Amino acid sequence: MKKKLVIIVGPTAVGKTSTAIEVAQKLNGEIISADSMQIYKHMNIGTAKPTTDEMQGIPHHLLDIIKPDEDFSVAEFQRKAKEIITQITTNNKMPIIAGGTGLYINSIIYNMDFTSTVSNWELRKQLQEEADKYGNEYIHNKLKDIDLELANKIHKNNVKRVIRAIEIFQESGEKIGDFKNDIQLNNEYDFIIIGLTRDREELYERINKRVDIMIESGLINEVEKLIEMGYYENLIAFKGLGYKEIIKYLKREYSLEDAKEILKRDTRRYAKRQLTWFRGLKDIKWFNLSQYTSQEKLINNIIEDIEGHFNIL
RNA sequence: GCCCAAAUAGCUCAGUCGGUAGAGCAGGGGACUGAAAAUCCCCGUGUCGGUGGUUCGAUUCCGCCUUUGGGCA
Repeated sequence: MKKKLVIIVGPTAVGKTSTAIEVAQKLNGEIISADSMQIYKHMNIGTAKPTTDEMQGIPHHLLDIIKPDEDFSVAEFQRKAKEIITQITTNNKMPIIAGGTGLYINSIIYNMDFTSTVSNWELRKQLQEEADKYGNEYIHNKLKDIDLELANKIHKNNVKRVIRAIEIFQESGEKIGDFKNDIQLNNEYDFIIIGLTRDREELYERINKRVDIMIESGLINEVEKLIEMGYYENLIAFKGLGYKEIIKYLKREYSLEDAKEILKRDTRRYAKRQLTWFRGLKDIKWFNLSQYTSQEKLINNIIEDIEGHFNIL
């Protein structure tokens, strides 16, 4: 029998956290965060991580699981999340995945097999150097020698993905998977995807406001503390929104006003990319929060949908 | 009240020696298989302030009007 699974996605600042918590309360559920930044310890304000208070006693998984200088990847997310889903299901509770990282969501709902592929940071670095030295075209041509068809699908300027494709081939002799063509639903789960959205204008207002609140709540201090702890700027964790901009402010590359404006803009763009990603999910059921005047009504509608889905099947 | 300047994309502005226009930013769309809050690709029609005139033709030249700057009273 397939495991039941509720998935809640949506762009940043749409209101995922509180909605997921309320849904969890009604369904006797536990939340699994699918967020590539909230996994880091000591990064709370900038990642808008829920506080213990906000969690309302609902267990949350995959928050604060690694230090900012530790490696993480989708593969690890997938492994951990699947384990946790099994656990929650065994306890007769409802697993609820909530988050904004599209790739993480896909790793659960599609059959993405990471078991045989590996990573080689040394090779990545070397290829990056080659790209810097001889140009993007040079390493793109390298990929063409390996697999012309694949190379044609990846734009030559997308160096990161070109490198990754070469890396996989050199390490495992396999080709990187093709998202579009060998897409296959994971049949371990009987899942329903709830997409949260808002009118664009309103979403952007919320983003702008949230950035102001983050600054007021001490985001700058949070970044300073991380630096004091010895974490430095080229870490992946510091590529997160809110961190990269504040670091530039601290280095006096931006004024505070600039940092805030740029952070707002980048967050808006991120939200847009998230929406693009989620639009592509099959059978996603959208809820436009701008059309709800009462949170209660929204939650009831979502619950109705979830119950309808599981009862019918 | 008088004189001068400006008025063009959501914003800042360029430009058309008269043939209805284009940059940056903002914004929009898309891609995505062990970094994904990352990385990458594509997208510019707007009563050229209003109204008369000159002209085959005006956003461009001329007059008047409106608004906004600046100067003189």
